[in-house]
Amino acid sequence: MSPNAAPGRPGPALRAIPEATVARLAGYLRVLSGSDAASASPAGATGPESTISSEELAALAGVNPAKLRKDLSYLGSHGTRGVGYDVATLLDALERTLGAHEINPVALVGVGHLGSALAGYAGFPLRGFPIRVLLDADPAKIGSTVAGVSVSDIADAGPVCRAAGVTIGVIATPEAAAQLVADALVAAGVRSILNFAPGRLVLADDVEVRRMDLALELQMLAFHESRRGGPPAHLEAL
Amino acid sequence: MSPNAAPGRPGPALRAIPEATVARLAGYLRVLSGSDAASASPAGATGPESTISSEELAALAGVNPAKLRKDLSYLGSHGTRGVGYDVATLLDALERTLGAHEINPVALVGVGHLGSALAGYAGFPLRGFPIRVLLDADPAKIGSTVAGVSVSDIADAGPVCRAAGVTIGVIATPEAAAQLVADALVAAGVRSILNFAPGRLVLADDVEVRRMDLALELQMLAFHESRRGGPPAHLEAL
DNA sequence: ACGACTTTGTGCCTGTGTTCACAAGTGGCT
DNA sequence: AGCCACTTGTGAACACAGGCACAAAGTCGT
Repeated sequence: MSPNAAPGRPGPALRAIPEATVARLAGYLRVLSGSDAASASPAGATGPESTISSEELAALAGVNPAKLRKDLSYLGSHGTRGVGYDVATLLDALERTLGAHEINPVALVGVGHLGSALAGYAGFPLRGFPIRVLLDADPAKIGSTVAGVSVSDIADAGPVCRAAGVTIGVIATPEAAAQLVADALVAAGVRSILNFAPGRLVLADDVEVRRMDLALELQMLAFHESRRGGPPAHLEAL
Repeated sequence: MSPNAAPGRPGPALRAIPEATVARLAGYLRVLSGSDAASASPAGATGPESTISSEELAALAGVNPAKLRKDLSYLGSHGTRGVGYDVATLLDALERTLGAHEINPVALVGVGHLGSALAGYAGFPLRGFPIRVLLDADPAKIGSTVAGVSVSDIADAGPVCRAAGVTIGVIATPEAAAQLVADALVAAGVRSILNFAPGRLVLADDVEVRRMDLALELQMLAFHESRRGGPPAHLEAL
């Protein structure tokens, strides 16, 4: 069986985008929506016709130009040969493909230090991910308001998430609670989870989980650190 | 030129471990050090001779047994055929390879909401990454104490980091400050950086940077969400 | 002491992602 | 109008990670 398209519908021209490419596409989207492309216009007239070449965008995103072009080719997006990509068109294609043109309400579980910090992070709502639901198991926290959202009981996850139209869940609980919370989120209809708790979640295959394991990242840094040859150049000289 | 070993020394038997393998090795280390392997002993006597088979450990870590064996083979570690891996030996080999047997002091820059939450996270010191230095640019924060560590001026990064023997830096500042902070850390001798700020850091090639881009991860989830066929199963049924 | 069973270590193959290099298409200039 | 410079899109080679399957090696039972 070919690994293309979903079983249900043939899919028009969606050539199964590789995971690594999706990650970079999100990066391109940020770069483009951040700096509003005032580059190509020669006289300084920032007309609506601003374009960007694969080389320019690749430099901004820190990737290989060829890779960038191949990534964009997955969108079926057409740049203009000899000119580059029309920024507005490209932005639209990226947003459409990434699902960034619509709002994705988020439920955040675990209103501890990390959870509160995440709830207050302005970057989320700005990028289309407003945190509409806060959940916790601690009775002392339930009912309180954090970052303008009142904290609900995790036991009420189902109705609360459904009412808010939540599609994405973020787990910021201690490790011990993560699996239970994940199960509760899935039961509430959430099928995409961003997990800050260490450890591995076992969930149904159609649930998309992404891990943010802080200690694991540090350990990878430590590995490279310990590999640089033992003696750290400047440090141990002291 | 072969991409093996550092230019200086030939390296004894270090077969350039792939990045993906390192990430999994860290996972094995956590699984092993978490559950103290009370498995193989039949009568319940948790003697010092406890072993674990690749199949058991693979199940715990959620990976393929063959992949696990291949990963462990990079350590040059010897399991015993017909028996499995001696847990103590394996733990030692993992810690040695990952640099986890020694303490890696960490400097954290940006004592905002996220930075404070990270500073208070107990998982870091427990896994060998004590946050010994806190840095910020805000005069109102400099001098205050967070999680038992007093906040220093980012301008003093050099001497403070050197005095504490910091090898790893964590950036938890707004995006605008991230590049400047990263430069300051590198100038202070830090060559491994964990970056929570969105955007790309441009640094010398010998500086190892790992990104923790929250919005990017959410966007990848949104992508998959928008791909599941438009109508979310349970949700829109309401 | 020998054979059967268990489990590691690894060679090979497959699929995926990255890079190169070039043909094709477009706009601008003369 | 025709040519030239420029840039995209993509085919093909390459590198890398993943997974199977089997031989080597060691233990346990008889």
